[in-house]
Amino acid sequence: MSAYSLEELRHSASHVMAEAVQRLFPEAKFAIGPAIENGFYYDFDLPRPLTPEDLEEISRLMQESIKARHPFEREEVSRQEAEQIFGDQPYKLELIRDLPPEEPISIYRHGAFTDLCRGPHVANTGDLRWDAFALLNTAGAYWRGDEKRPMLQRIYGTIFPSKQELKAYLDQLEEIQRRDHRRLGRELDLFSLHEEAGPGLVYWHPKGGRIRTIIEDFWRMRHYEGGYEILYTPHIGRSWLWETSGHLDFYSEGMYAPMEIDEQKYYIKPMNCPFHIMIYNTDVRSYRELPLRWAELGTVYRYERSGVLHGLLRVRGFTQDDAHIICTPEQIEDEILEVLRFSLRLWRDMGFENVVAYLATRPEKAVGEPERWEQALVSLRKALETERVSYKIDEGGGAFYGPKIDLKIKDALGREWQMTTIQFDFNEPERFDMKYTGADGQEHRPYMVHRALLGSLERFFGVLIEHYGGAFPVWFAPVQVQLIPIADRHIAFADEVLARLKAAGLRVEVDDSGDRMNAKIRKAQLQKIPYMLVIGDREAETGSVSVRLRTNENLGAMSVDDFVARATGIVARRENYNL
RNA sequence: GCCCAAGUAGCUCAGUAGGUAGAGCACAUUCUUGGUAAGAAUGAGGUCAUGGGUUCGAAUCCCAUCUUGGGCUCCA
Repeated sequence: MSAYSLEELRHSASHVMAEAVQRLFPEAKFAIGPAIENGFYYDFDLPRPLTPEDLEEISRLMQESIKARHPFEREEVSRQEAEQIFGDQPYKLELIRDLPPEEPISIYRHGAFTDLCRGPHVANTGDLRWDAFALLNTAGAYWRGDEKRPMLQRIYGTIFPSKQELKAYLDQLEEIQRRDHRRLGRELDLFSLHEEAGPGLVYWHPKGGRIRTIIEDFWRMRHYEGGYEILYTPHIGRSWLWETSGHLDFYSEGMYAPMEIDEQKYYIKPMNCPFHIMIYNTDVRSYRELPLRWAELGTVYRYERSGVLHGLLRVRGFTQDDAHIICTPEQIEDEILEVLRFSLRLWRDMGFENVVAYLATRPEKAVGEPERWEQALVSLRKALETERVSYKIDEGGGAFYGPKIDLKIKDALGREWQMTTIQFDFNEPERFDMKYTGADGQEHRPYMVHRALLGSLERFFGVLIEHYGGAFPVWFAPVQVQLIPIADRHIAFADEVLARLKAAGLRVEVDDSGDRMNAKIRKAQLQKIPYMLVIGDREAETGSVSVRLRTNENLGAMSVDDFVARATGIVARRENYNL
C-alpha cells in the first residue's frame, strides 16, 4: 500500500503522462497538469489532434517510465534560470511571469522530463502502479479557461494506489453509464428530444407524463399545505415588461428573439418573476396581506449555447417550480427558514437525504442598499444554522440583485446536483415599484425572494431517473403492477384483477400478448415494474395472485385483497423501495 | 460559441482498394397456450443527417450546414 496521498499520486502521474507525450511529440508545448477530484489531467499544445491510438501509446510509454523507476528530483531555481529552462515553452513562461516575485520557483525532474511545479510528488515514478492508472479521454480546453485564448488538448486520466481501487472506480463509471437518463429515458419510454424539431426541447411520453403528473400533484398539495397560492401566467410578454424588469438590458442574450404582433415585440419568457409582480401590482397592498407566497409551474425558454445542451439536464425549454415570496422586513427571517425547511422536506420525500448548501454573498457590482443585503444574508445564514445544514460560503458569488442559497443534492452514486435556489431580489421590486402600506400608514418596499426547489421539472426528472436507475419507488412508478396471465384462458381473471387493482388506485396493466410467461416476466423486469402478478390455473381457481418483485424475489400466492393492502400501504407511505 | 469525435432500419451496431446496403432486438402475420428473465417460422421496414462537389459510378473521397457525444467557456 502506498503512503502517498491520492493528490501526490495523481499529480505525479500527470507528470509521467506529460513525459510520455513529450516522447511522442517532441515539439509539444506544455500548459498545466493538476490533480483533480477523480484523477488528473494535463493540457498540451500539439501539432495534431490526439487519437485513441495515441492514448494507448501514451499509456504504454507511461508504464515504461514507471517501470524504469526514475526518481523525482526537486530543485529551486532563480527566475532567470527558470526562464532559460522553459525558453521554448510559452505557456510555462507565462506561468513563471505570473508567479509572485517572493515565491521560490521550483522545478521537478524525472527521467528526461522537467516541469515547472510546486509539488509535492512521489519519490520515484516506480511508486506509481503501472496497473492502477488509466487514461480516460481527451478534450479541448482553453488555456487558462479563457475562451479568447488558444484551445489546448487535454488528456484526462486517473490513478489509484491499487489495481482494485482503479477497477472499483471504472466499475462506478460503468454504473453511471448504465443509469444515464438519456439511455433509460429511451429504454423505459419516458421522454425524447428531437433534433429536427429543435434541440433542447423535451417531449414527455405517456410514462414520463405519468411521473410528471405525480410529481406535480404532490408538489401542489405540499404548496397549498405550506401556505402558497398557485398562479398561472402567460408564456409571452410585450417588450415593455422585459424593459421594465431589466432583462432586455442584461439578459437578452439568453432570450429567444422577439416576435412581432401589431407592431409590438413579444418575447417568450425566460423567467416568471415579472408576471408575478404584475399580479402583485394589480392592487394596493397592505402589510396585513403579507407574506404572499405565490408559486407557479412556469414554463420558460432560454437560449442556451449549443455546446452546453445535455439530455434533460441542460435544455432550452423547461418548467420551473418557481415561487416568489413577498414579505415585510420583519417577516423575512421566518420566511427564509420556512422555505428551507419546506425544501428539505420535499427532497426527503423524493428520496434524497443528503444536501449541501452554498451561501453566496454580495458581488462587487450590486444593486440594493447594503443594510438590506446584510439583513438578507443574516436571515439566510440563520436558516441554515437552525436547520443544521452544512454550508460553504461563496464569497461574492451572489447575483448582482441579491444574495442566495443554493442547495446541491447528493444522489445515490454520491454525485452532487445543483437544484434548489433561494434568491433575494433587490432589483425588480425597485424597477416595478412594488410597495405595500405599513402599519405606520407609509409606503414601504417589500422583500422579494425567488425560489425554485426542484429547479426545473426536466432537470429534476433527469436526476430522479439516474438516482433510482429507472427503478422508481412504487409511488412514482408509471406502471406499478404488471399482470401476467400464463395462457389466454387466464385473461378473463386477469381482467377481473385489473379492475379491482384500478379501483384501489393502482396503476396496472395486463400483458395479454401471445408471449410466453417467461418473456412477459422479462419484459416487465426490463421495464423495472415493481410488482409482477402471475396468473394461471392455480390463481384463477383460488382467486389469488402470485407476486414477484423486480428484485427477483418471489413472494408466492396471496389473495387479491392482501396484495392491494400491501401495495397501497407502500404507496401511501411513499416508501422508496418495493419490499 | 470553441476543440475533438460521430451521424447507416424504431433501438444497438456491421459495412475502407468507391460498384445502387446487412445483423440482432423491436414491429406485423401465422403456429405455439407455455409456471417466474427471451418458443418458432415468415414478412415488412433504409433518399446511408442535409446540401453541394469530385467521379462513368459515392454510405464510402472533399466542402459547407445541422445535430449528437466528450470536454472547455458560459449558466444575471
